[in-house]
Amino acid sequence: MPYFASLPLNELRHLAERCTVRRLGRGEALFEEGEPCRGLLVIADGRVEVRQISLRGREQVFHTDGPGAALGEGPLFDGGGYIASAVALAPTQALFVPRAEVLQLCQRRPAVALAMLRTLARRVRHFAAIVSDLAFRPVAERLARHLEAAVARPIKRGAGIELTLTQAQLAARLGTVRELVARAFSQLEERGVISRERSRVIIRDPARLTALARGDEDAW
Amino acid sequence: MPYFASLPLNELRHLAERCTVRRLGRGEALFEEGEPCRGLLVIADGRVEVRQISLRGREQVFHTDGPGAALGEGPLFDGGGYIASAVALAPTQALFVPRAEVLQLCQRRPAVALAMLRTLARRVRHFAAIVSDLAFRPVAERLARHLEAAVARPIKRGAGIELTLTQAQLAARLGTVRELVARAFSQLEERGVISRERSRVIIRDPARLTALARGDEDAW
DNA sequence: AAGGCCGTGTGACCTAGGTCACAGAACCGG
DNA sequence: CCGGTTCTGTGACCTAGGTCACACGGCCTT
Repeated sequence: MPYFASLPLNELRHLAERCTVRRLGRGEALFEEGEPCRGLLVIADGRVEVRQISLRGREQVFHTDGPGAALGEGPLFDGGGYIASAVALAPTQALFVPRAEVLQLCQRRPAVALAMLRTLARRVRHFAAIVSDLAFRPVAERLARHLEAAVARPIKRGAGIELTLTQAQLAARLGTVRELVARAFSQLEERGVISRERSRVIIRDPARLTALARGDEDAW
Repeated sequence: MPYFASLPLNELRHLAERCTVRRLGRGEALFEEGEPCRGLLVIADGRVEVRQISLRGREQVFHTDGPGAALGEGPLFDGGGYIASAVALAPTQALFVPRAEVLQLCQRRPAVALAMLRTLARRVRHFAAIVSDLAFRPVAERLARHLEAAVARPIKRGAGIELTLTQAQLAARLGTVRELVARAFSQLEERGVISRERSRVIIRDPARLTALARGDEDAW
């Protein structure tokens, strides 16, 4: 766990004494948007999706995190309520570290504070990327970006991606609806950028894929 | 300046020796998206707009900051390039603090690290709000939100807002185009939520304004 | 094997958002 | 006070994105 990796044994022991464990089944919520934040949650095992739901019922996924990640640094440090809801995608165990404990630790151990600054910084970057996707890119390009990010580097012709998400889940990540994801897939396929068989996507034209992911509209 | 408010005089002196000053005229860039980040910028005076521009030429403003604010914490801590470009809206002076200096300070003075955690946390919250605006809200509601945020609390009938931005600038903040902002204004006016005279907006129906800002579509 | 429940593909439609063009108002510098 | 630039309002369009409905194919359970 990156935040606490730098700590000596006695600190860790101290910390462990003050943590509690929470176990969640698939679909259960770790916290809900708006709820006050009493501490930091560290995922020990499983997978959690952080997302908002609009009054109209649309869902926007902000990020998903697995073992080692922490959730809720935002509200922890600015004192507000949770920004979004977190639900388990699979059976999950999470450690709860009380707020005061985290704050003291940041005082006492600068390395911890720096580690948190780093992840918060990454989160800012990630959010900025979502904003520019939503503001600037058509959904087919967002899909291209997603595929490009999912494929192993270096990207070469014929490389395959195993889809782990349903189209509905993908849609919530891309900020759109299921049907448009289906059409975007067809579009990429028609133009020869990818091909598909069952839940596997094959990259046919890596150069064009990266161009589209960059937002280069000439690549169509 | 909140980050360094806690520092004793000798630390401040030490810091001051290592800072450099940058002066910018209106429209000049403090940094550009993608550029590597060598330190923290603290606005001493003026006003700076942080934004991205798409290949198609659309602009999305992430935030604007005035005296006392710092820019570039994101790239500073995660080591990447600048996430967006920053341009001066007015003649501006900014202090440049070299990266190593900031990092050492965070190690030495936990209060500095905590202050930065707080502002980074706020930034995350702010970005999340932009994402949900773009993903969920029609532009008239985004405008309602903007007005609601700009008016003095408690919001009462007849309260006035002096518009400091042109509609084009507003559009870039709301993630849309000038014409739609103009129409959104007319829409709010027709429905009796606001009225306008020159660059002044008067709140006619505060309850409805907040309802719209919340995204309650029944309020139309 | 049959029935159910996903997940997927697609056609028909609707609507918000965006583009283009232009006219009038406000504003500014000489 | 004039001539320009900048800002604003609006009508006519176009298009991406979103909704609805429905059919098809798996896959799991009974």
